[in-house]
Amino acid sequence: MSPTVNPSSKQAQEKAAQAHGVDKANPLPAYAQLAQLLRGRISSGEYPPGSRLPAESSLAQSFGVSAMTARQAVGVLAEEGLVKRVQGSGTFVRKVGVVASNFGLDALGAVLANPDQLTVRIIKAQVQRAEGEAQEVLELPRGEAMILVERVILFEDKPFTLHVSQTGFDPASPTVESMLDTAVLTSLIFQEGYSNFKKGELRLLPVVLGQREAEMLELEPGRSAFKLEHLFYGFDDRPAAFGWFIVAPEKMPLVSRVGVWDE
Amino acid sequence: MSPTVNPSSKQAQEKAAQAHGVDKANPLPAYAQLAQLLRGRISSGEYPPGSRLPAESSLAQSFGVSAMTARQAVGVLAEEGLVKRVQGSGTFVRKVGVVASNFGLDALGAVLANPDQLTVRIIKAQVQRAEGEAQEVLELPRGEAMILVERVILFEDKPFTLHVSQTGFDPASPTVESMLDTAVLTSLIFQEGYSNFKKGELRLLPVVLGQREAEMLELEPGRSAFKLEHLFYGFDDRPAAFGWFIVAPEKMPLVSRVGVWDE
DNA sequence: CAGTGGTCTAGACCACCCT
DNA sequence: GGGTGGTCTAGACCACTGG
Repeated sequence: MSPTVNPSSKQAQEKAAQAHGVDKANPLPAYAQLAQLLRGRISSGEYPPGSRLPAESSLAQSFGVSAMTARQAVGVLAEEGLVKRVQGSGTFVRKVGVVASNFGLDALGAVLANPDQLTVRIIKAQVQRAEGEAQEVLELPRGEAMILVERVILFEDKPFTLHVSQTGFDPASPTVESMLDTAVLTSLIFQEGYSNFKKGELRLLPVVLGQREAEMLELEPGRSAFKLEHLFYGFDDRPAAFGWFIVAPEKMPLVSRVGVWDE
Repeated sequence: MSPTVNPSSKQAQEKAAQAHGVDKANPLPAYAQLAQLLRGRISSGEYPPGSRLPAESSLAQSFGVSAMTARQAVGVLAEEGLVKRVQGSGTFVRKVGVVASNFGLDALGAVLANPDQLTVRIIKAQVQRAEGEAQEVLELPRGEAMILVERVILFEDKPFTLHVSQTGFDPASPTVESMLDTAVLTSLIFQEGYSNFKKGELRLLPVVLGQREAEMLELEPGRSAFKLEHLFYGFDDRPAAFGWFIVAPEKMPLVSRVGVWDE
């Protein structure tokens, strides 16, 4: 007898499912269990790279779940880039490929997630005439007033990144004062609070540290670092803020894993 | 007009919703239509950053689709990082955030997708004793034989990237000969064909070009470039191939968009 | 407690691919 | 034509959140 006295209505065909691996008593959702099981078969070579997975309907029947659940399980692997769905043909195991990888800025976020250990040192905050790259990308008339702010963000009292930002000087816009606010920085990094921006574009570049930058970050001039450019647009779809972060690669490791990493 | 006797407090919204509702004659799937519609409301400020979206069940009713379809639509926006689901609470519009972004190597893939216009120039291919970083990450005994291959990949007859790779010298392994094969390179980049590797780890770094590297790539020494390190593991879970690509940032732009980019 | 997202079922029809 | 993934429905129960 089953010790479970759950008055739930349907538990008819659970036995077949349990025999094949999906355990409904397991708190892990069925689709995740099935995904892990498939991952194991790929990892072990049972489903070698390039081979076709059983059809979703077949998986559903084999493991005693509905087609939607099986589909969801395959969807997990597809999102991981482990398999590739081809309509009308099947789902195929991918090989390890470099282009499958994505580099995220989680490391940056992880550090900045501790506002207690962050200090912001304003290096420069001034109004100046628009010129050069900033004037161009912000679509400002040449010579128009523009705000420039340079800050060094310290993490645990050690320089972490140098942030340079430039915005047009429009007294009617809340951007002006907010650019001087340190809070806007962390809220820019995360997706919290309220935003003056509708969208943004980021560009990652390698740079060689100049004398001045190196000093502010307490690094050796001439060595390489990441430059993370950002251009944000307001809700009127006009460019509103342009700038960049300079970060040493040790502070912001960009790693990516591809293929089967079971553990 | 049919008399609506629904005593709901959101009548106005619902009518507007059905007016711009989901068109089943449209070849675009219903979930995509709904996602686009929600995207527009976020973009226009109707659902400002930080606000809560209508419940999925409410969306389903308003637009005359099933709950699963509405859920799928919200899922699209969630995957785009535009909204954030919070169980038991609701789905909230995110603000534009830097950490939401991911940098992909699509540009690299796009170039290498044309094998006709690719030439591979072998610079160096030799057996040498394992030492230094390669000996370490490949977990080889010090002094063990190791294969080193250096190639310059040319795209449209102009240097595109320098690739250095190192593998242990195991005559029983197919890796030995395949490392000298140019085909393995493109198959390593994409997820095509068969793979000797189970998984891989990639690391993106900024570097300063040395004299020799710069010459091979026909660039100025001392300028910055990307270094894409890779470490691949065989199906026995042991590190099998270590190396890196050197690419100029112009050849491999790493851009990322966050927020609402309707167009 | 009521409302929300998270999961799941057992069907269904379609567009597409391959033989 | 038969199999595959892609989409969709109309329900259901659960875990979690908040007042």
